[in-house]
Amino acid sequence: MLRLHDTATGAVRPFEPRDAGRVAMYVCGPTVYDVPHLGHGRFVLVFDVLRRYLEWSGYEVRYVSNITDVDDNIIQRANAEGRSESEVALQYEAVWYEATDALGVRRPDVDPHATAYVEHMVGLVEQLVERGCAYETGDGVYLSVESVPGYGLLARQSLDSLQSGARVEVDDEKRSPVDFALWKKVKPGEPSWPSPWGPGRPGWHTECVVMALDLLGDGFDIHGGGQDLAFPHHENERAQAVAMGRSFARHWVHNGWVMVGGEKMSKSLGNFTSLVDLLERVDGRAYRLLVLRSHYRSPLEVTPDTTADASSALERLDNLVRRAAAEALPRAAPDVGALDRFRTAMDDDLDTPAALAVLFDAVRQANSALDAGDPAGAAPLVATVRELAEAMGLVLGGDDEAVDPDTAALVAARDEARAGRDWAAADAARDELVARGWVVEDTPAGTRVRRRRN
RNA sequence: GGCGGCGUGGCCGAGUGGUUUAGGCAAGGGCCUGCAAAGCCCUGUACCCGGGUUCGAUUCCCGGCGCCGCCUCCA
Repeated sequence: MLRLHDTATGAVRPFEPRDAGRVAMYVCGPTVYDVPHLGHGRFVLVFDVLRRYLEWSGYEVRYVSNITDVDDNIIQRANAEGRSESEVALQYEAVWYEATDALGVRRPDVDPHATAYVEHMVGLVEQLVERGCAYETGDGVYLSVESVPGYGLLARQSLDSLQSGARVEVDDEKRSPVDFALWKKVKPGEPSWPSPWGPGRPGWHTECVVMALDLLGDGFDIHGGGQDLAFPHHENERAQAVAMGRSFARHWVHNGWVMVGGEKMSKSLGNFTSLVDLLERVDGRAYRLLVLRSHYRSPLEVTPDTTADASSALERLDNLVRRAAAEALPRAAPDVGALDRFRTAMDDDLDTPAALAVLFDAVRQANSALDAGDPAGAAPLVATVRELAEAMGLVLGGDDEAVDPDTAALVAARDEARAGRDWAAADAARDELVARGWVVEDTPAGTRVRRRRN
């Protein structure tokens, strides 16, 4: 039985889906105005792992994640670069998926775009106004948080303390500083859509309510995102649903941030590393492993040291799978005990570090069995490693880089020299291979090479 | 000011009121190897500080110190 932390209650509690055997989850996606950074990489991995684990556990999962393709930043960039908002959005959406693909993150079942939902959003705002929960001002339409019982649930603060601590600029027309825009009336140089309040565009917090309820229905199971979305974004989504008298997410899941030098990585601090840059130097699987190595709600420090560490650990996993592939092991089912330990760890609020410990234990045992010349003993352990890695989205073994003719010649030369016990020549060939970036290993079948990582 | 989180061995990072250990990376020793690499075995006596509860606390409670975050766009 999976237990998951729920931001709404601040506690880990049993996960009980709306419909038996099925999970409907919504994860807040990116605003596509720039390249994704490491923090984006972490959240897509965290929720990809949750999704995969739910499926591995037997649930049928419907996974929805939006693309915000209209917003201040996109408009600003489009104007600065003299092109249209949709051009900017399309470009960065392509970059987004290229990066998440490289991480091995499965694409959502549905990826709704805000611009395709504007009419729905206008409809929602109209209803909120009719219900007396929203009001029009000179520059837009706002939701009155006073009309929402329990506002502050996700912030885990009372409305009073939120109001007293509010840092938003005072706007005379707003009834409370915490009230937020549902609709923004058009300003010069901005894209707009028609509405009862004149041309304008939707506020950010409205798209996710509309799309989540439309695609997953009332009372869907999981709503996820980075911790910084809990307040105000998710709070405000929930406020709209509550104001409409509709039930919203049953379970709120938020992941911790990526840190750099002890500080939160964020666009506003300007201390972010682009995910695209990282993926040029580091295997996407190593980043997945790095993310898996800490609990999803803890902060995660990403440095050259921690990524190198993860790369080495990944190599250990790859090495076993390669080694096993070369030995033609009998078919075998995974070890039941290990699977149980894995399940226990993951069921405990997705304790992936503990789950990895189970995986690495199986790796060591499999290597031992292989060392002992016991393929029958190794087979179930190798099957376990494959099974668990796959459950967490890690594809092991790696694609062995094709060996070019020069390299093949060096390998052949080394084998010949070794056969003739000409160690000097053999070592010279090895040195040359290493200099060319290969890892050289002698096996009963002769010299084997593979690309060195990092 | 309000609210929340964190402080574990060289590094990363789980976890637990007490018998044997998380796990990974790095390091040292050993086995294997022509030498290596890969792999295996062994080693390091860790839990911010001060009180309290307890037969016993890293693990619960209180206080302190330090760090971080949210209350504004942000994954």
